[in-house]
Amino acid sequence: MSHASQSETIAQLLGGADKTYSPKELTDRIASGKRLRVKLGMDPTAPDLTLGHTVVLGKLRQFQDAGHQAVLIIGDYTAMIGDPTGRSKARPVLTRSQVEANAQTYLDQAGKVLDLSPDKLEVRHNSEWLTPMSFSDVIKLMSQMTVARMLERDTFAKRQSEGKEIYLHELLYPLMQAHDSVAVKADVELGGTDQTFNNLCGRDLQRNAGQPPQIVMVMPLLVGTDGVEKMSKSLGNYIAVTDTPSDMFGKVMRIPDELMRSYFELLTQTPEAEIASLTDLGQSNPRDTKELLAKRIIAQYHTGAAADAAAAEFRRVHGGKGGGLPDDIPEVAVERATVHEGKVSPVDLLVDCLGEQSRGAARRLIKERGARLNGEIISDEAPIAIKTGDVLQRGKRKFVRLVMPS
RNA sequence: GGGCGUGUGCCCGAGUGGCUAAAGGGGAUGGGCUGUAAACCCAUUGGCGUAUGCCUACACAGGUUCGAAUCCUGUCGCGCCCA
Repeated sequence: MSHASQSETIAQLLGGADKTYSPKELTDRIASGKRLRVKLGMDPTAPDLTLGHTVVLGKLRQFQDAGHQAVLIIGDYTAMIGDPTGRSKARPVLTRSQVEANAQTYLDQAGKVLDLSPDKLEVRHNSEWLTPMSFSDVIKLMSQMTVARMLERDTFAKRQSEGKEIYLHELLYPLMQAHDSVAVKADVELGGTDQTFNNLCGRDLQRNAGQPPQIVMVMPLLVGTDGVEKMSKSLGNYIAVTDTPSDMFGKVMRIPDELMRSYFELLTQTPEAEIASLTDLGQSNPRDTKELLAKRIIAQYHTGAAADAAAAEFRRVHGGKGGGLPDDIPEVAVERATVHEGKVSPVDLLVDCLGEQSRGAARRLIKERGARLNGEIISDEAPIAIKTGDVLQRGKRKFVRLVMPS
């Protein structure tokens, strides 16, 4: 590799990170010509990856493309124990088979971003080295960290000051993760900014173990579709990599305008100059910009054609005055018992076929003029005539095609 | 082990005896508007064949009262302090 292109590569690898500890160490280690072992850990606690995960996966991919070795750690051990406090609710304790299933799914989904070829990706499970540890091994691990230092960690400090509980085993988490770095002899560890402390712990443990401390690179957290919290499954503000093109499109269109820039930066390959002009209100219409963003994201996980189709569908259904129908409308069988001489009470229909929570909710919906049959507002609760093929609609985005009982 | 607190609807959080199905906020849903499912504005947000009615609900179990989320007792959970 020529000197010029090497410094270019280094610049690219350093780019986009929120912080790198430290850039110089990374530069030096790359310059040494070593093929770096770049570690990324993921706990398979939920079945799907979100676009939030792809930010750091994308960075790992860059290292792969630069010829380095990606080491993906599946946190099957920590996932099985389960974090009882998490953010707010207890996480369900996962069984071995659930964890394995999730891990496989993760791997499949990560493949949309990573290069899965065996010479470029090493997949390890941390149960491999955590399971055989004895209690004295654990004590040895714990003796490498002080309470004060551990409590510095912002999430612990915050909970402490808010009078919220901190379980002892939670204090072990950073150590377990740090130990992973020792076990795989990581040169670099990637993570989100919320992982900073854990990742830096890895440096300490490696130093104690006589290894060169890993370089820590933390990526910005992707803000979720609500525009406030980080994207996460449990907060419901996520876009999953497995979402259909239609869902992805709708969800991207729903993000607050202010989020467009960071989404372009973290989720697409769009050059900075283009992002600047796209997000300049004087030059671009935000709606069109958002549409472009949605298309680019979808193209990465589906196809360009699917992205275009999703855009067209969205315009047809929601654009202008709306009124168009989506491409795929699920069919729902009408309950025979509710039909009398071809007519049915709209309240029953909404509850049975559109999943309204209660009859009261269905009545409210009618009162609010949010229920339609074939585009016509259902204005009262009087029985209405229906036939197979009729489209029942709730609000602007929920559609169902009715099938009469035979 | 002891003392003092605390436990409210999806979440946060008011509420110390009737006017409380329970303020306010968030979220969610519907509508308006629009450049989109952005922003902003309005409305709705326990259930019931629709009712000046009934049922369920303020950790749980009892009790006091004509009447309790509100008072008392016990249980459980959580927090802080002391040991």
